[in-house]
Order: sequence, then C-alpha cells, then structure tokens
Amino acid sequence: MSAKAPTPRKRPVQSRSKQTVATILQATAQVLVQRGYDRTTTNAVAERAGVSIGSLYEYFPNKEALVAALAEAHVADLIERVDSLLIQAEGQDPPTLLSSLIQAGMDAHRADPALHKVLVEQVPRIGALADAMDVSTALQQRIAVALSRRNPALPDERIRLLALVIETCIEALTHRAVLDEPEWLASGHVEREAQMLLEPYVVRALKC
Amino acid sequence: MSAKAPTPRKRPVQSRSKQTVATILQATAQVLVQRGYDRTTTNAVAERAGVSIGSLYEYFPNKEALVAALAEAHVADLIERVDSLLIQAEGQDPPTLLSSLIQAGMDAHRADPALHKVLVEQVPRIGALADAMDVSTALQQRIAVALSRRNPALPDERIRLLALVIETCIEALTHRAVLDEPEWLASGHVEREAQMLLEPYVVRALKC
Amino acid sequence: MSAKAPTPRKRPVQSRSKQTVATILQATAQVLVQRGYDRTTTNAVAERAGVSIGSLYEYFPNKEALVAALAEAHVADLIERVDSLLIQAEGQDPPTLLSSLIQAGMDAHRADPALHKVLVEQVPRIGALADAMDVSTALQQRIAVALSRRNPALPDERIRLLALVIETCIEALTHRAVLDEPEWLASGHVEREAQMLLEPYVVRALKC
Amino acid sequence: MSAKAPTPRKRPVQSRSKQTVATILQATAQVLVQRGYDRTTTNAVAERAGVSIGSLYEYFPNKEALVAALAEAHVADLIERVDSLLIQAEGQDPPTLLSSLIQAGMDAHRADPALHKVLVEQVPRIGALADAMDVSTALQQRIAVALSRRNPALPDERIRLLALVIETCIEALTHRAVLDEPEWLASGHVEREAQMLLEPYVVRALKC
DNA sequence: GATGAATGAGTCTTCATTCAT
DNA sequence: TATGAATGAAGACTCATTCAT
Repeated sequence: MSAKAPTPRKRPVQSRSKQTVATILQATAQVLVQRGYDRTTTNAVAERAGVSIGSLYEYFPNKEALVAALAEAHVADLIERVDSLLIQAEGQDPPTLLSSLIQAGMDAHRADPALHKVLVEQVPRIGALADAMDVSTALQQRIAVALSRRNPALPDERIRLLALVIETCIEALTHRAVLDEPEWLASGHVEREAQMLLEPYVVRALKC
Repeated sequence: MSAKAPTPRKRPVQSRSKQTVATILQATAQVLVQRGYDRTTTNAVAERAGVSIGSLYEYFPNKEALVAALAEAHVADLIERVDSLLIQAEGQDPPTLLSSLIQAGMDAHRADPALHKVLVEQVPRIGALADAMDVSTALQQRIAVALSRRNPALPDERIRLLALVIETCIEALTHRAVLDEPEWLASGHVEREAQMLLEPYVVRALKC
Repeated sequence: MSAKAPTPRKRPVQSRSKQTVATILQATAQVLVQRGYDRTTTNAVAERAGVSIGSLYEYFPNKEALVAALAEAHVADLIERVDSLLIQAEGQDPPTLLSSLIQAGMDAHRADPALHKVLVEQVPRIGALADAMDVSTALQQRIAVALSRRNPALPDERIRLLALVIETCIEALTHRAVLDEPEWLASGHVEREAQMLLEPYVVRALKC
Repeated sequence: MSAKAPTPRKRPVQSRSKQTVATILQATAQVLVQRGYDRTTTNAVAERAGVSIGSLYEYFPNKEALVAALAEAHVADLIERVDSLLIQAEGQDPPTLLSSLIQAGMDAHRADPALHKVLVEQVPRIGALADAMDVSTALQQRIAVALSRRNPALPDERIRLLALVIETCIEALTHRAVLDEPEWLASGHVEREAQMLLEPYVVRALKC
C-alpha cells in the first residue's frame, strides 16, 4: 500500500517458473474480483495460488508490481485485439474503420468484465499501476495512425485531438455499458449508438 | 474499509459543531490531494483540521464515511451547477441545450480538478463511496427530462439511451481533458469538439 | 478502564439531586444487563438516564465508582433482607435459623437475577469494586453472631470457620441455581437440598 | 470482547511454532496475574513473551481467544487431576470417593492460585471465555457417573442434583479458601470441614 | 448546576515484507 | 528455489474524562 523502491526481481526463464508466475497472476485476478483491491492481500494471493508467500515475492517485488503485472497483461490483451482488427480494417473506408474500433473496444471488455471492473473502479491509478493501466495512450496512437493514413493532409494536432475524442468516447461508452447496463451491451444497442454518434463526426473531420 | 456496523454518529446541530465538520471536510480534501486515498489517514486529517481524532470520529464513523461525505459535497456542487444551467437553457433549441450541458460539465470539473482527479482515480468505488460518487445517474435523469421536453413523442427507453450516451461522452471527455490534457481544456478545444460530436447526433435523434 | 485517583464528588443533598442519582443508577443497571460490563460506557449510561455526561460526572467521579455504587446498593439490599430474617429467627432453634438463612439468600438473589449475574460474572473484583461487592464478609459476621448465641462455648475460630462454610455454601448454591438452573430454584429443590446438606452439619457442630 | 468474525488462525504444526504458542500462553498468565484482565494488553503479552505482536496474532485472533486458550488449559489441567483421582477411587466407598473429590478440587486450585484468582475474579464470563472457564459442567458429569455407580437405582434427576450440590460446594469452599483464607487451606481445615459437611449428606442420599 | 462538544492516550489489529531453515 | 514463521510499522477506532459555555 506504500511506495518503496522495490528490489528488482528475476524474470522467469524456465518453464516451471513461467507456470508459477501464471498461476500467481490467475490467483491475483480471482482474489481481486472476490475481495476488491484493498482487501486483496499478498498472503491470500499466495494461498490461492498454492505457493508460499516467499515464492510470490521471488517473482514480484511487492503488491503493486503484482497487480501491475496483471493489469499489464489485461491491457496487452486488449491492445492485441485492437491491433488485429485494425490490420483487418486496413484500406477500408472510415465508417468501416470506426466500426472495427468500436467492435474491438466492446469485445475486449467482454473478455473478463468482472476483473475489468475491479481494475477500473478500485485499483488506485498511482505509480507503476498508473502506467500499467494506461491503455488509452496506446490506443490513441494507433487510432491516430489509422486516421492519418485516411487523410495525411490533416495537421498532427488535429489528428491527435480526433483520436482522443474517438478513443475516449468508445472507452467510456463501453465502460458504462459493461458496468451499468450489461443488457444494452449484449443486445448491441450501445454498439449501434456509438456508430451513429461517431460516424458523422469522423467522416466530416476527415474531409476538412 | 469494508462492511462494519458503525456506531451511528450525531448530526452537528450547534454552530460550533457545524464549523468543526466543515473544517474536517476541508482538511480531508487537502490531505486527499496531497497524499492520495490510501495514504490518507484519519489521524492526518484530524491533525490537519486542528481537531482531535476523537472529534473526527464524533461525526464520521470511519474513513470511508469521511471521504464519502466529501465526495457527496463535490457531486452535489456539480449537480447544482448543471441544474442552474439547465434552467437557463429552458426553452432553448437542442444545440443550445447541448452547449449548456457541455459548459456545465466542463465548468464543474474546473472547480477543483486536483480533488476531482483523486476522487476519480484513487478512491475505490465501493460501498458508501460508490453511491456518493455516482453523479452519472443523477445527470442522466436530468438530461432525459430535458430531451423529453424537446420531443415528447420519443419512447422512454430511447430517451434513456440518448441521455446515457450524451452524459457518458461529456463526462468522459471532460475527465480526459482534466486529467491528461489541461491545456486543451483551457483553450476550449475540447468544448468545441464535444459540440461538433454531439450536435448532429442529438439533432438527428430528436427528429425521429 | 483504569484506576486513577478520583476527585471526590459531592453527595447529593437536595431531593432533585437524589432523584438524578437514582435515575443514573437505574440506567447503569439497565445498560449493564444489556451490554455487559466492558461494553457499558459512561456515555451510554448518561444517555439512557436522560442526563448529560457532564451531570453524571457531577455525581460519580468515574466509571468504577458508578458501578460500585450500584453494587453497593444491590449488596445493601441483600444484607437488609438477611438482617430482617435473622431478627425474626431470633431465639429459634438451629434448623429454623438455618432455614431462614437459606431463605434469605435465595430471596435476595431472586430480586434481580440478571443484574446479579452481570455483577458476579463480569464486573472485575478490583479496587473499589471488590469492596462494594463483598457481601460475604458481612454475611459471615452476622451468621457468626447468630451461631455464637446458640452455643457461646464454641471458640471464636471455630465459629468463624462454621460461618464461612455455611455462608459459602448457601451463596454458591444460590448462584449456581440462579445462573444455571433457574427451574430448580423456582421449584424449591435447591432450597430443600441446602437444608438437607447443612442441617446435620450445623446441628452437630453446635453440640460440640 | 464482543462478537467479531475473527480471521481463522493457523494451528501451530512445526515445533518452532508450538514453542511460540507455549511461550505466549506463559506470558499471558504472567501479565494477567500482574496487571489483571482489563489492563492486560496484547502488546504487553507479546513483549513479555519476546515475540512480535504479529506472531501473537498469527495464533490468536484476539485478546479474548488468547485468555480463553489459557483458561482452557487451566481447566483441562484441573479436570485431568480430578479424573486421575476418580480412577484411583474406583470401587471405594462413598466417603473415600468424596474425600478424593475434595482432595482433587483443593489440589487443583493450589497449582496456580494467583492465576486462578484472576481468572475467577476478573475475566468476564462472556462468549468464548464463558465456555473456556466452564469447569463445573464437566465436573458435575464425572461426579454424577461416580454416584450412579454407587447406587444405580437412583433416578437420573436426583443424581444430577446431588452432583450439582457436591460440585458447587467443593468448588465454592476451595475458592473461598484460596481467595480469602489461604492459611485454612494450607492447614487442611477447609478440607476436613468439607468432608464433615458432605459425608453425611452423600451417604444418606445414596441410601435412598 | 447543567450541558455536550471536544479531547487524546491507549488498544487492538492488519498485512506487506523479510529471512532462517 | 521453496517455505512459512516471524516481524513491526502503521492505522483505525473507542471511550473515560474534561471544561468552556
């Protein structure tokens, strides 16, 4: 719960170590979802993972690093999904691109919404955790690149602002749907609405 | 930080105790901004407020309630601003209404952005805190009413979905601006962009 | 919960003060029975009594004195009952005397068994409280006097030992009945048994 | 001291931790005798035991459980003594049986009278502590069995009442002697007196 | 006398982290 | 590498008691 200067720990190289790390991260996710961040203790995680608390600290220097690793994995997964959809959308027109982005955002959050909720609502965005959970910056960069390809004439700042607006709204709508209105997420209402909201905006912006 | 059965506390009635409560809440905000939620201790708050720890617990049963009271006040202030702008926008056309909403959101967050940032990023949305910080529901209801006046023919669910989209996007853009791009907030870029994004969407939706 | 050197407080002389003291003692008994000694707080007593905490401390220097006063009253009541029965038993033969003693003990404990139970089981016998709750010494003296009248030839130490045995057993049987077997108390079984136990013992002892 | 939901603690399995638990219990007894129950703090116990406060809480969830464990051990020791004497008294006549019971009671209390006094006079009979300190029930059962063997014809309720009277008186006389008149305990006076009191009663009761 | 807001020393208890085995 | 017993700093919270009004 505090911020020390953690001793750097070894990265797992052997497969057994990798397995241990994976087990610990799974346990972290489970305990996090069950108890919330504050009531998640490293001891509980170790017990759930079936490893000793000493072993846990062999791989993670402190609690923050533990949760950060989990958050990083979660974020990496999300980024990966977006990337793969962006590749498919290569060369498509702006509305289709947008649709892919929306799809990617929604899909990503459907993966483990309970974990996502805890990470968003309870994990303090501070220190290493802030960085680990910063998915927005990465997404905005990718969106900026995609937009820039559609209209290379647009000034850089304009592109960045557009990307910010698009990414912010998709993420926010997805979160709101996941957290508050799961049925609207499932029924595709939110998806459709996002498209209706963003399509005119993007199309017009790319024309200028 | 969890579900206790806290002793019910007395409500401040005399002016002396009202002053004490106000002082404690001010101190809470200061310590929260300075240290973050986790490192905020009730003892530190009491010390900062210049009252004894006992006095703090005279009025707040635990840390959670303390922060919740502060969050409630913050949220109430925001709601009040929106309400006053909505009254002014009474009878105006949709674009102007939208402009007022955006204005209200941005203004509200400009009031104490540092406190807002801590509340959003670090305070766990759990128990009493979750309720205290739920500004979205209240705002969506107000927006729904305003929209319904402009087009009473729209079905209720459609209105609610529209309100959700509008509120979510305004809040998200404001937050993103406050937290990540304060200069774009100051320069009015974000405001203009929000208007460009939402105006076509709202206008078209109200016509159906 | 500790032992300071309490400032001596004034004794109530006016009738209003006496009333207040009585009210406070009643409240003490109620809270004590409801919560047990440890969880009895002076604030709760004051609130229950309908007086301010300041007023309570006007009459009782500390928590210990408060409970001690209650215990003293309880004990005085018990002693009074025994005395009145002993006067009636004046001049009667030993079995009748014994019967009166047993009767007195049982009756006394039937008065407010719940309070009695708390005083016996939870109030720490320490400092002023130890004295306040020492009913045994007083009773043994009275019993010793009564026995001595029946057989003045018995040496003093023998008398004291007899009184100790008699008083101890009556008190213990009554307590056990009150606390564990109320139905045997109500049905008179314990009373009869005590008589059967003590009568031969007393009769024989007084003959030597 | 009330109804919490204490985290379940680990049972000591390794010899190292068994030693720790034993040390903590010893320290508890010492602090209890020195300071009394109220002024006994878990920190003081840990310090006296030479272990960290964390280690104490590793094995005992709270102060109540700590003292309860000690009381249990004390009571178990007492029961064991009675059992061993009862086995020796197997087949002996009632007066001898009675003598053994009295002997057992007195001996048991001679073991650590100071601790016994604190447990009896200051530890609140509440929650886990009430159970831990309930030696009477166990003793009465044993006495009932022994009596029943001497006269199987007696109805069960009669047996239980006899056992209650015998146990109550022996315990009370022993306590009184230990707490108030140690010299009469040492000289054997109390022992002799108890025999004189109970022998006629028991002999007569078993004949009916 | 009465009031009740304020006090703060003192406790219990947790849990991230270390280190002897 | 693994274990898990031990650590202890740190923090939440209570309640007997005081004293300004």
